[in-house]
This record gives sequence, structure tokens and C-alpha cells, in this order.
Amino acid sequence: MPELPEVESFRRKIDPQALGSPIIDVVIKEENFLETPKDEFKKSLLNKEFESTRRRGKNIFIKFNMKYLLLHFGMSGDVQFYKNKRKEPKYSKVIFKFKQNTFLSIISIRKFGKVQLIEDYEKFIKKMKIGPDALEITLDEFKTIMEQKKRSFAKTALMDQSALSGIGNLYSDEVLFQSRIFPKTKISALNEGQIEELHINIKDILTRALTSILTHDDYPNDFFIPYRSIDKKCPVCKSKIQRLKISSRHSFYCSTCQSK
DNA sequence: CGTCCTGTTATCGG
DNA sequence: GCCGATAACAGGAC
Repeated sequence: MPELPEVESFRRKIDPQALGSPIIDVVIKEENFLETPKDEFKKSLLNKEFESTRRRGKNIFIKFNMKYLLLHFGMSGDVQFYKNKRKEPKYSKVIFKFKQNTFLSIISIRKFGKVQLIEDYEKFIKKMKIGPDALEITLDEFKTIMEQKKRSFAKTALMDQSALSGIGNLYSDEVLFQSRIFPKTKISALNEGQIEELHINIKDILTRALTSILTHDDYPNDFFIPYRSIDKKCPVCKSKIQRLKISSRHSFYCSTCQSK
């Protein structure tokens, strides 16, 4: 589920429902999900309130009491608010109870994902090498980063969270399809126009994906993601969709539309 | 039963 | 050091 647009939609759910209300209980359903020791985690959060949120790539940082709570969702994470304790979602990992009597559950079907406390935001993103956010990055920054990644495959570079953060397997396929670039093209083989087009397409695609998530609509008609299957045909030219493995992830593409 | 999977990380070989 | 490939982490869906 969660790449940048999904995570941004989580953040926008959290803002109106969780900010400014005292946390009156913290329930740890799965200790392994916590990177911070359980007791310290609970003690730091209890009776505090979330003040603001920010997102960088696939990470949400919630500010409270001079610290941050970091949420990372792995492959199957979600957030859910509910009012009735009996409505506790399956696979809840951590639950916050607010004074207004609402609950916020951090959910993950699989055990990937994590929740932890961060003392210093700048230090943390440096240490964890979380690159500039894919929606925030300027063209100049993008060009610099692509220069640094010039020996990488286009697909790998787009998914590298230390280069730019937020794009995963699905949206990298989408960006490459709409940019008509074969996934295993080396970045060094792209001309300046293609780099600029990539930069524009990244923002355009992530923004439009976010809009459809927020409105609960299907993806726009020109999106490739619904065609990510070797049983499907290219929505543009009707060629059979191809698949290849790049660093053990499947990449889907159209061999006619995406030039090598 | 076997296969697949939107993420990240460690490790190995080139 | 950089890159790519792979395994590992888990467990539900099909």
C-alpha cells in the first residue's frame, strides 16, 4: 500500500483528528514493531499532545514535546481512527487513545514497518540517509542527484530512498512508463530533456495519485499501474506487457513504448 | 501446497 | 566506494 501518496493521505487523516488532544493511553500490541524501548516510549508520550506532522518520503514525523514520533509503514501499513474500543482493527501494532475518546491505530498486516521516537530530526535524516522528498525536490537538486546516480538503472535510482524519497516499486514503474524510459536504462544514457521530463512526471504522477486516493477515485485513465501484469496489454499501443526483475523486484513495462 | 508482494537492510561479488 | 543481486524479515491472499 504505502508509497508517498498513500503515506501523505495517512498524514492528512492524522492532522485533523489527532493534533492538540492529550494522549491518555498508549497500547503496544506488538513490541517488535517498536524501535524505542516500550517503557520509554509510553512514558514519553503519555499525557502529551501531538503538535504537528511532517512527511519526508514514506516517513511521517509527528512533533510533540520537542521530539518526534516516527511512523514507517513497511509494505502493508495503514492508520485508522475509531471511537469504540470494540472496533479495534485487526493487526493493530500500536494504539493511541486521546482524551476526546478517539483511538488511533497504527496497523500492519505483516510485521514490516516501525514506530520510534526521534530526538533530532535533522540528525536522523542524515544518519538514516533519507533523501529529499520526491514532491519537494527542485529540478536543480534532481539533476545533481541523477548525476550522482548516473551508473544506476533508472528504476533503481528512482527507488533509492537515499537519493530521493517516496517512490517505490509501483510508482517507479508508473514514472518510467509515462516518461517512456526502459527500466534498465542507465541514468547516464538519458539526455537533459529526459531528466527534466522525469522530474516533472514524478511530481505530476504523485500529485494526481494523491488526489485520487483522497477522493477515493480510481487512478486517472492514463495511469499504467492497473496494467502491471504480464496478462495485460499496453493501454497506449496494445503490446503485451513485459516483466523483468531488478534487484529482486518485478518491474512491468511496455517494450514498444519504453525505449532502450 | 506453492507463489506472490506497495519496504528495508545486510552481505557478497564485480 | 559504488552497483546489482539475493536473502531475510512475515503472513495473508489466491
